[in-house]
Parts: sequence; structure tokens; C-alpha cells
Amino acid sequence: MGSATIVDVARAAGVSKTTASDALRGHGRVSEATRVAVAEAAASLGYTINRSARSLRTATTGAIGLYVPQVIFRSEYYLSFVYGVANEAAKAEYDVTLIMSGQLPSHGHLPNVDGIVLCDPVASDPVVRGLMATGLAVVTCERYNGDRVPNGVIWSDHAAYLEQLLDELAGADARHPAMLASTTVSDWSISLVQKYRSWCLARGIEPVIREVPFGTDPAALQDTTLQFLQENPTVDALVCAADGVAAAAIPAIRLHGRTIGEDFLLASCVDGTSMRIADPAITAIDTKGGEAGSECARLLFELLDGSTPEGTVREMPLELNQRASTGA
Amino acid sequence: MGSATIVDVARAAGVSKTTASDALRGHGRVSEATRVAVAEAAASLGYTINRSARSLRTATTGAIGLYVPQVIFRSEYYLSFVYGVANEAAKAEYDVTLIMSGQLPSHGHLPNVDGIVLCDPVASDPVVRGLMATGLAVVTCERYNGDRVPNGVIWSDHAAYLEQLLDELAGADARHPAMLASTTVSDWSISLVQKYRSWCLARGIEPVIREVPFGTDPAALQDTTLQFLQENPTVDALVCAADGVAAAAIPAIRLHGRTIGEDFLLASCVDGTSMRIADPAITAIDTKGGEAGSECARLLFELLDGSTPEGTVREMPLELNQRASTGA
DNA sequence: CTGAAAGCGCTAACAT
DNA sequence: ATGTTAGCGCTTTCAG
Repeated sequence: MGSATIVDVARAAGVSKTTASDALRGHGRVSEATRVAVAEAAASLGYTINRSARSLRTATTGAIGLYVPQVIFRSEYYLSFVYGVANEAAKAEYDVTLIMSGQLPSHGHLPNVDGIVLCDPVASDPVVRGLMATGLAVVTCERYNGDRVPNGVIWSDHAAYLEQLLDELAGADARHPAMLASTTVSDWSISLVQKYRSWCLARGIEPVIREVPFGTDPAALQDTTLQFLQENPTVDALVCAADGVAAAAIPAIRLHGRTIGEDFLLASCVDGTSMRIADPAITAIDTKGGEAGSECARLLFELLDGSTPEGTVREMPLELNQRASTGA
Repeated sequence: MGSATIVDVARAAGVSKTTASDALRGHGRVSEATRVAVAEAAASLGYTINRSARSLRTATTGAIGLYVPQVIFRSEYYLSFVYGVANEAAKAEYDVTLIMSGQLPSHGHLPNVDGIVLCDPVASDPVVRGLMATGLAVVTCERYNGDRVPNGVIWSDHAAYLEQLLDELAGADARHPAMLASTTVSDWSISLVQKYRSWCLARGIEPVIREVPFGTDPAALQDTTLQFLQENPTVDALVCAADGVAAAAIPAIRLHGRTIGEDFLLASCVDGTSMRIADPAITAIDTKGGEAGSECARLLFELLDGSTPEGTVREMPLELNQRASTGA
């Protein structure tokens, strides 16, 4: 089956193995006639290239690594990010190898890849540091604030969209918006909190923040939210950073005696199915995970083939989706 | 950096490269003294094995492929499945390569792997057929009803849990449960519909089924559900097959004038965050994606190292989580 | 217990 | 435009 080698193909086509190799890869040196002959021979023999042999010879692997924090498994965003990367890689005929936490280089088990995409890298994550230290080409999604500089960066100005969101809340008569922040220390969560604080400062509003760990159990989340609202009775709007939190907060807001979209506004910094399903539907920033993943992979391939210089940084625009939870 | 080869290590340790190789892999032939010497030399040189070279020599890749239907990107179940596989693979020091729809037979771009895990394979999917035809070891999650037989199978008796669920509904005084089925043609969805029909038949109840395409837009889903309920006024309970659908159905049931958990019962064949978050929380079958993925990967490794015979089929138990939506 | 030699399948240099 | 030669780094015979 997969056991025909390039010499078999070459023999069948009556050429040397070099010519067969060149023909199969379309290296212009071969004549059209032999190219076709070789292609036919390969097809009839069911030839498939031995990627390990090619890898050894060319010192490339034809695969890229993808590292996502373990949180992925609670978040639609990361999920669509993976999809974006995988999709782009498929187009470029690259494989995508998942890199898991606990699979770190300390373990000595480096994935066999040409480059790496890091989603929301956190400098305190040893896996991230290990991967940055491999010397492989690295593209991060969102900025990385460790000591090493990634070879490429795709980022979005989440803070700017949060500002727009807060302005809309204020425009809809919210006087005291609070924030349920995410405790991850990623650039994303940090810049959201910063923006919230500076926005409040500029308007003389007292910032009211509660951090909720990513992946908190829904029941606990509801308790936390209710308590938070009761402790801060002047709060009349809530912005939730982490994926899914806004939807889980709805019952708590109701228990607090408020009507969402009327005397209380609710919004999320990450859009997703649960925001659209929610009743009422929740206003959210569309963080475009699929596109982000796609852009990261594309940039990585450009870095690998040298068509884009090291240190390239690209911004990706987002979108704010207005829905009933803010009176839209 | 990664450029030290085994000859460098051998030279530094004052042995031949054969001995170095054996020492590094713990092949008992070397003495403890040389083993340590080689290990130290390797460490001091920062030696990392060239996986491509090993792959070429041993005709293995150290990676497994993971194919999940594209639907994954809407479903927490598939997500945790991926996690389970990746986690298990990391333990075994294997890489996991994602296989995307559209990546395969058309391009001839076979991923460089030793075996494949297929999640919910559908015989009509050309990628699935292509992967089954590669001759690589294949483990499927849920049965595969194509002509080829996978080398291993992990499955759960979803129908049995549905039966239990339906019995509980009947026990809670539901007289006419209906089903929102999934249109995928996987073994999973087929066996659920079959069980529902046979359960109804045995009790003289008229089965009422509506199929909703996987990944239907929430708004459309709500319209469909409302219409469905209005067309079938005797229905007093609803079982939703596809992931997330039950949560999205809640507003429609309310619009229909029913109170969930009281004069109308609701349940899901797939558990997840949205079922726990929902208000009221929704009774659901926990399909244990993480464990399923883990079991699949483990079985695949056992097949690859020959410790388990071809054709092994293992059943994985599930759990029914009773919640407020069925009066729990 | 260790070493020397052969070769996995491929591609890059260097010839024609 | 094609063929020849020489390895990529590793593991596996086969001899010591």
C-alpha cells in the first residue's frame, strides 16, 4: 500500500529517482512529458511520499504546533481559534500538532514542528516559556509580555472595543457599570481591566471590579454575582470579561430584582452561542476566534518561508454586537 | 541548540553512537556507568533527538491523528473529547495531529501518523472513508457502520440512558414526551431516535419527532421549537438530542405558556455548561467526552504496541444527571 | 557489554 | 533536461 518508494516510481517511469522527485514536486527542471509519466507511475503504484524521509533530508517537518491554555475546554473562543489555525494549515498542506500543558520541554518531549502558534500566552506559564526558548518560529495571538519577543504577533485592540461598549452603556443611561473580570493574567484580561479603570477615572465613577477565576462553576458564579450586586447597590450595569460568564450571571441579576435591558444593562467582552441564546440576548464583543487563528497560522507560514520579516505585528479588527441586554 | 546529534553525544561520552543510542533509550545492554555518562553528555550538550531521523529508521511517527467532524466547533462534547485524547497522548509521549475535513484524500495529504482516532464517524463522510482506507490503525468513538471495520471501538450505550431518562419523565407524570432529534447520521443520533420510537411503541404513545440540523442558529431553533410545540399541543415533555439545543429551547417553551419542571419537562441527551447554567437547570445525560477521548487514545496505543488484539470493542458507562427541568 | 557498518527514503550538489 | 553521488541522524543487524 504505502510501501512504494520513489525509486519504484522512478523505475516504473523509466527515469532516475532525482527526476522522479523533481517531477512530483513540480520543480521546473523536468519536461512536461516526463512529469506526466512520473505522475502516472506514482498514481498507479499508489505512491505516497514518506514524510519522515523528506523531513530528515530537508530539516523541516511540515507541521506547526498549536498551544492553547487548558482553559480552551470551556471556551468557544479558543475552539474556533483552533479551527482557524487548522483550516489555514490544511490549505498550506501543513499538519497541526496540539501542544498540551504538561507536555513541556522540561519533559524533553518537544513536538516535531517547524513553528508554533501560541494563543493568549502568559509569561508565567512554564510551557509558554519553554516553547519560546526552543528557537522555533513563534507567533502569538495577543501580545506576549515575557522577556523573549515572538517572531510574529496578531493582536486585537480589545480595550478600544470595551471603551466603545462602556460608552454605549453610558449613552443608554447606565450610571455605574461594574466589571466581572477574568483572573487570567493574559494581556487580554489585563488590558480590559486597565481600560475599565481609566474609563471610570475619566468620568469620576468609582470602579467596581470582582475577579472570577476562569472556569468557575456556574452555581458558584451565580452566588458570587448576586453577592457582588448586593454589596454594590448603585451598580446598574455589568460587563463580564470571561467567556460565558455574562450568560451565567442572568439569574443572579434577576434574583437581585433587576430587569435586564431595562433598569439593568448586561454585556460581555466575548461573544458566543450562549450570548445569542440567552434571554435576553446579550450585547458582546465578537472576538473572532476563527479569524484570529487563521491570521496567526498565515503569519507563521509567511515567517517560515521568509516572505515576511521577523517581528511583524498585525492588528485584527473586532466587532461590537448590540443586543437586547443593553436595550438595543 | 537543537543541533547536537547523537554522534556528538557519543563522542563527548567516549562511546560509539550505537552505545549512546542504546543508553539514551535504556536498552539494557549498556552498563549503568556508561548510561549515566551518556545521559550527562546529552544533558550538557542540550541534545534533543531528531524525531524525523528516528521516524525514518523505525517507520513510526510518534504521533496519532485525531479527526473530529467540523461540528466540533459548536460543541463542548467534542472539545472535551479532544482534550481527553491530547492528554492521554501526552502521557504516552505521542503527538496529536488534528485532521480537518477537506484535508484528506483530495489532496493526498495524509497526516504523518501511526494511527487515528475518529470521533463519531459517519460512513458517508469521504474523509472518514479515506482515513479508513489508509491501512493505519483506527479507533472509533461510537460504532462505525461503513464496510470497513475499525481496529478498535469505544462506545457508550446512549440508548440505554435515553430509556432511563424517558422512564424518569414518565415517572414524573409526563404523558407525551417529544424529541428534537439531531440530523447527523451518526450511530449516536440513529440509536437515540430508534430507542425513542421503540419506547413510545411499547407504551402506545405516538412518537413526535422533529429533526434540527446540528449547528442551527439559536433564533431559528426557537422558532422551530415553538412551532413544533404549537403543532403538537398534547406534548408535555421534550427531549433534545443535540448539544446545546435544550438550553436554546427554553424561551420557546415559555412562549408556549408552559412552566418548565412543572407542567412541562425538559431534558438533554448531552450535558454541558449550558445545561447547568440554564434556568432552570436541565436534566441531561453526561456523555463524558473527556473520558471517551482518553479511552480511545489509550486503546489506540494498546493496538499499536500489540498489547491488545485487533477488533477490541469497549463500552464506557455514562451518567444521567437529574436537575430541576424534570422536577428533580 | 560494546563497536562497525549498513541503510531507512528522500533531496541537494554536482555532474553531464 | 536528466543522472550520479552523497549524505540528513538515527537504529539495527552482525561481529567482536
